[in-house]
Amino acid sequence: MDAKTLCLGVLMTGAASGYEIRKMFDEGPFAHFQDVGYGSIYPALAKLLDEGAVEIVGSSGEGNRERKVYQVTEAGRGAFRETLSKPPARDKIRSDTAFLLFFAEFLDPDHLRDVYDDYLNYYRERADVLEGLDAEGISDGRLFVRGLGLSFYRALADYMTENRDRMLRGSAEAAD
Amino acid sequence: MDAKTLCLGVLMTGAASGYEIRKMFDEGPFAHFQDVGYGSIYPALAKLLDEGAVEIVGSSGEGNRERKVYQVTEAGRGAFRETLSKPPARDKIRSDTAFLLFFAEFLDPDHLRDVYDDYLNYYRERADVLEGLDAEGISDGRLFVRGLGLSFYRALADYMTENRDRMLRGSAEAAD
DNA sequence: ATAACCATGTAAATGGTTACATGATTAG
DNA sequence: CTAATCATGTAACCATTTACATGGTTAT
Repeated sequence: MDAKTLCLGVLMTGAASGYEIRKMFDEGPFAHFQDVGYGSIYPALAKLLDEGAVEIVGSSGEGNRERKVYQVTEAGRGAFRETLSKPPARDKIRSDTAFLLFFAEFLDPDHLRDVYDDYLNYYRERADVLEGLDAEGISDGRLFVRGLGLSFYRALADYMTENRDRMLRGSAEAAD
Repeated sequence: MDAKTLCLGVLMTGAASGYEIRKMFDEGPFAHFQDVGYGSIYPALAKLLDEGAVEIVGSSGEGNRERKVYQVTEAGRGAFRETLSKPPARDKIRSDTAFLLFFAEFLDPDHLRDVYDDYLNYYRERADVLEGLDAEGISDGRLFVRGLGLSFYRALADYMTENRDRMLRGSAEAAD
């Protein structure tokens, strides 16, 4: 999914600034299955504005540093529906940590433990954050995706908890 | 992880041609957490050869269409260990399907059902393929990563099976 | 015969990441 | 007063993806 569609999607849930859009992919409801940086968002927003898919509904601040709030237009809504009607691309998953763990035998035991625990804690934390997001009154789709992410994070965290001792034997201070 | 390291990693498990390396990321033991295409593999292999990290140990065929079998050199082994000693980048997960499902309310019910079932079947199939890969006598790391992928696929497939009816109500012929 | 698969490689296009540039406001 | 966070944007860089080019072998 390109940055333009991603921005459009966020704006379908309500007006927002570029900065707020980023937040949605960093900590918000999109955080566990998509990612975009500022370097993609601002040019995407400029293009969408150019195409008439979004409009600026409010701004504050002055000069070239003003905060701009974008809202999707009727044309933008149509374009978004059009994009969604096409079959989505396959999931892309890139886990450098899994690749590294594949070669556990070549690693220094201490480094292995650090990487392992960091990864485990990361997914535990992600699960907690997602669980903390309010689930009241959100749409079916949004609720579904929240649950999907939760199952995924929990499955990884549980598996890693169960297999920790086996993977880290040989490592100094394998216990917490 | 760049294409060079990925190729080096595969070659750590045994000599292979560019074509065979691709297969490992398409159907083999690396398939569920990394991806590289021919367009990345062949240039990466050329660079590794240039650096002396790999060498050609056998070839068949003639002219510019010969099959080349690469093997990692001692220098390549060192470079690979060096790379593994650095903390890995965070997992990158991009699911256009999850993004689409987030907006289920905007979708045509038939299209939603098609996308949903395609996604569910894809992960069921992935789980079956991984389960079918021989687990006898493989290294701890490899076994761990296989299990990790399996938990992940199963968690997704189970969640999607459980929530199918709720998500597809309103869709014509929601039952199989 | 014909399709599928084996097999390698290059070049253009696409698109994302990182670094840079700038500066206000808020919390400790 | 200092760090963090809010806030927008550009440009260089980097990497992957896709299309193209080529042609042999194996199975139906």
